[in-house]
Amino acid sequence: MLERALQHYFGFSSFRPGQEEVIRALLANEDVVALLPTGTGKSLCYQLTGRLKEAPVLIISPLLSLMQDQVNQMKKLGFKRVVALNSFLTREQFTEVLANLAHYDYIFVSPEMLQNVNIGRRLKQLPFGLIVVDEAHCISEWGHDFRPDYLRLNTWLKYDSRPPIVALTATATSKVLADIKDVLCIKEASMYLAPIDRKEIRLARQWFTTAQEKVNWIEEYVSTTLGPGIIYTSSRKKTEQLTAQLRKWRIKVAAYHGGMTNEDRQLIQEQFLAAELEWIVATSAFGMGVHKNNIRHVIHETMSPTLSGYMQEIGRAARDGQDALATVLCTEQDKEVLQFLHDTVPTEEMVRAYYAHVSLAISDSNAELLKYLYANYELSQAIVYCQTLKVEKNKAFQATKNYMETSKCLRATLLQYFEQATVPQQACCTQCGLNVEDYKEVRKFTNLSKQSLDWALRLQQMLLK
DNA sequence: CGCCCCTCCTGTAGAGGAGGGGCGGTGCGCTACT
Repeated sequence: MLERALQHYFGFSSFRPGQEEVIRALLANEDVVALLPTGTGKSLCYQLTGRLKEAPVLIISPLLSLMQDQVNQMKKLGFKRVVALNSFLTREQFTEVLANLAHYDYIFVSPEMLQNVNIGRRLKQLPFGLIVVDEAHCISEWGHDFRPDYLRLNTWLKYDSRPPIVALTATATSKVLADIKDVLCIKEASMYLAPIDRKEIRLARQWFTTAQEKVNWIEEYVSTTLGPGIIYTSSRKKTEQLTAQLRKWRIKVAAYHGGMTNEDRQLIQEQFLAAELEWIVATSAFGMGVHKNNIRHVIHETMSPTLSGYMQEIGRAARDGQDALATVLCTEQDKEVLQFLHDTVPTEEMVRAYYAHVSLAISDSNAELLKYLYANYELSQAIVYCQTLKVEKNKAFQATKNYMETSKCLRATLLQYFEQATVPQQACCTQCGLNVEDYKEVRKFTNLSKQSLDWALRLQQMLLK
């Protein structure tokens, strides 16, 4: 019966792992937390459930671009009454949509939008059959600092006629899963936890003494290796610098970071998907909602601050199931940088000053969190909150450091953080005898033999110096 | 950590060096200005 619906609406004859279980639980009006690997068709879970329940669906999504993308995809699939209620709409369009909310089967919003009292109230009046929290790890990863409106979902979701909720994510530690259930007021949840190991992604780690050596290594790697690939760095500036350097080698490469305009970001993403760009040099802003299945390399010029983040970023490779390489480049100095990027929790002094209305220089993200704490907690509770947060962040950072330093299997170390075991495999990682060269496809220059290619590259290198 | 920006200093005019200090990454929706 479910399969017939699947065939009817999507033209597929069978479900992917997890989909059917999630949909069945939702049809039985259970709340669901689903940890499904990327590329397993998470969106089908709510699209089909909505159809079968014949009730509208509310989808809470972290990014405007992601909403836009989903809306377009659904329209292509033949879903017509779909809308993203966000600031991309003009004032007139917004008013129009708001006046006709009952017309839509699928409504996408950001957590911030729900905090608008008028809109939040209007949405609660709709007879939703399902509420979806897409990329639900954002609750835990972003809610506690720079997007506290994720935590405020807690209040919004407390209403009598609340329909079942499904939280969807591809990455989650037990702490993240606990945060998700807590914030979404889910007491009894059906949990679907798929294994998160991606065997086809080979793990490599490489140590250097200076940052310059890393840059040289990347130049050598990218100029001789066929993409597509992503290079993650720790700052906007570095993405620009590295991009400029790689362009000297006539590599089709572009930078991507949060400081660029939406138009530029969208264009670069599209060019990468269309293979007009071979490599992207990016900050952590790049990746969510990028559906490119043949990414062969993910290089971390600087390690991600958390292993959850690292897992997300390398997980963008090898969606086609073919081999890919994920390489992290390390120097001793990186550990300091990472700690800074990670450790942004307000100090007790800052909390006290904020509660006493004493003005104090604080970062924007700290200001957001303090505002949230002030509205919801007593001073002493707020101090404890920040202390706990700091301890947790520190734990996460220690795990990252351990990944950089360990002499054990990288895959086992990574999966241990997610409390999952790994099955031993050949050429698993550089600690288990992986020969990186076996997984690189050499860039082929037409009209050039291997020998003349070497000469051409050497000559180019000399001229550039 | 390493970088970049700002200020101060010199010695009477202008630029450049030293040294202190702050910042680096993820995004939504507004609002008040050009």
